[in-house]
Amino acid sequence: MIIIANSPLHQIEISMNNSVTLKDIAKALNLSISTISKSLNDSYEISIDTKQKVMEYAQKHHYSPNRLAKGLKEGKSRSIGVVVCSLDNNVIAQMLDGIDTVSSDNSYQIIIMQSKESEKQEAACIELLYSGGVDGILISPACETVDFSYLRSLQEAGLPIVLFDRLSDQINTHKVGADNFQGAYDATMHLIKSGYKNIAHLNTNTTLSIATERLNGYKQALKDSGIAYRSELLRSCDYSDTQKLNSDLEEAILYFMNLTDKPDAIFTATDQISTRCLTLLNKLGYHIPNDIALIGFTNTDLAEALSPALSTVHQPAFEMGQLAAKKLISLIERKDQHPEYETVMLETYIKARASTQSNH
Amino acid sequence: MIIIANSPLHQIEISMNNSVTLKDIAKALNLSISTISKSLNDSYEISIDTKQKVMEYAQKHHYSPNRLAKGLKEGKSRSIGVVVCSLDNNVIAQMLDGIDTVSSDNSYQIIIMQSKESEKQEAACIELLYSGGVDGILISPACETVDFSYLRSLQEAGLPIVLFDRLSDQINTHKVGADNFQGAYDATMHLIKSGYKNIAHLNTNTTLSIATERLNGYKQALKDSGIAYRSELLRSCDYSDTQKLNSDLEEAILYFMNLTDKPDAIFTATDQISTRCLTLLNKLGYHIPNDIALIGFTNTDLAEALSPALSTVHQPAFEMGQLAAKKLISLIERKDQHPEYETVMLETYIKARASTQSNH
DNA sequence: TATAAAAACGCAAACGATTTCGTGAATTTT
DNA sequence: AAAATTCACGAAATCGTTTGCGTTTTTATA
Repeated sequence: MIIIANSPLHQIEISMNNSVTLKDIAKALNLSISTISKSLNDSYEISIDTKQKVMEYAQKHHYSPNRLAKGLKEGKSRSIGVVVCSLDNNVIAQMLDGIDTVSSDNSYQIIIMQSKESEKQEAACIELLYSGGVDGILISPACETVDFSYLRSLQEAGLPIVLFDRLSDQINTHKVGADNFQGAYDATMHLIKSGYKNIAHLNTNTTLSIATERLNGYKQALKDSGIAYRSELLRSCDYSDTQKLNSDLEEAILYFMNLTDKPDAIFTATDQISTRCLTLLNKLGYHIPNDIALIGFTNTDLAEALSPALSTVHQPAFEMGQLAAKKLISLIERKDQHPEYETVMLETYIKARASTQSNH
Repeated sequence: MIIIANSPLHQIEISMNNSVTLKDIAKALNLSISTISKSLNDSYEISIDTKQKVMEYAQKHHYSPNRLAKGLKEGKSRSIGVVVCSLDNNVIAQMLDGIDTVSSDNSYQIIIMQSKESEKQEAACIELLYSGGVDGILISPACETVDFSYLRSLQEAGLPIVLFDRLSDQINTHKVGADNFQGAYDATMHLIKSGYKNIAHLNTNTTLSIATERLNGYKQALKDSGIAYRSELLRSCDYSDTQKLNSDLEEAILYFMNLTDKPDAIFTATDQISTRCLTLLNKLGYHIPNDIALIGFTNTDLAEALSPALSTVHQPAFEMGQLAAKKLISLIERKDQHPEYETVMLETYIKARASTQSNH
């Protein structure tokens, strides 16, 4: 339902985009366009007197250079395209925040687009951004994406690209991610040191770097602790939509709990899986951590307010965004002519809380 | 700490923004630029043969029109500026999601900027967006903002503007918000019907519409239930930063709980206040809802996983974003010549959970 | 006092696209 | 067969900037 309250109507003057241009100032001050431009750009060619007059007039009339024209002329738009799978996700929001901070500081605008995990839509986003004249692209690929050739061709055409969060070997460029292997390793180790032996792992059914890295970290921790990896303790959930994820998760949990040698702890690989898993375990009547412990990747600051407080692997999302943006801008501005591409992995850290502290 | 792994270095060819232009195609096909342009725009002036040739060549060479040039020429950029206080907030993320959905469907790009609750920074954002040639602006004003004259002057200059979430009377345009009064009224009524009598209210110390509307809803519910409003049961917290908010909240809670006639329930006005209040009450050792019940505005889908499950007033954030974007686009495209500005308030709804179900 | 050198400014091209108008050639009409 | 259309295309202006270079005026140098 919609409640509508009409405000008193009021005719606005239709005076399309009246923004004042160089030409206007030139006419008003009886000077040439180039003189105005040079004045505003503080050129040595212009006398102080003239500059002052121009500046004054410009300020008084709210002159601001047309970015489109400027961008067209300079072949730059001072804007950065950002492609993420979704906006509605706390980790991503934090990354975007970091990206925006650095971009704003360097007077770049960011244009954000969502791939919604679709390879096709992602390609459409990239296409749009490219034709929109962005100076570079920051991308965290959709989980569907397997073909990076389009991105590569744009790169070869001179477009700076930086990958963040979700990385791929299919393209050679700067990459900024979290140290997912170590994070997963630490989480699993934390469980082991807390006395858990049968540790299950819930992951996504994707080929994303973050998925395999976390799986590998989990396996390595088991190995280093002399615990045999059991494939029945690994379940991969569909990430296509929330419904499917939920049902897959519920199925996985029931599967785990009905194993003869059932797990005493679960390590979950992503933000969504972690929080939903906790919700589901509660709903199904399992007691955390006594029936089963839980630790997972997530950045929500509600972790400690959850029932029970959730142990988490925290990713430096904001910092990832910042660093990725910095890398991209340096690429755009070619601070180094022949960049040696780097892959940077920022450290994660464990926040141990009640969900991994049973009294056994 | 940073872990750096160098990837095998690989020289990329420096071929600055090689994007193919009309001129390139014209040269290659030995035709004029205008013929190319008309062909691609499917003009009747061009023969089918020529069109076909041009199309083919364009596709083969990944031609895509330069948005800057097009925008400059047309005086439009097919982009929308969005100004919010912060990206890292679940309600806002949902609104942005809604905005993006509609914008994408209408092939508009969105440029998102953060005001960080600062009036100055907000003005800078608007300025940047305007000079960037956006076709319109969607804005949820910073809580600091009191002066809307700049925005008004842009509007008078012909820039379409739509307010969302946080509304203001200082500017006459389309506005899309939640029905905060009713939401607050319902929340308070829910508490009263659940048997609570001494209901406190925690709000922000701002002049935001959402703050006063929610306060008024709270007061009205008390009035309608024959409960006297007691000013000592209203505390306003500083919203400037998380630290301050937390300390203000803790102070407020302790103040409440030490009143001789202390409250048996709290109604919190914003997402942040609600979740932090729950965290703090737990931390301070109060039992929810037996010591004190809690209901608050927030959209987090973790509400039911909290300890205890939190009763909430849910805002249709996604829909607000959608509607606001629709309104803006219709304004941009002037579907109606003389718009009658509307204020639309979308319904909220109560999700009653454990935090308001004590056994008294 | 010539002459060279600054200083201050304007002209015009360029960025890439759209669009109006003009111009031949092909086609149709009388 | 002459006239009138229609067709297919090109030239050039335009959007708002920036910038190299030319031009004029003033100032400094020999």
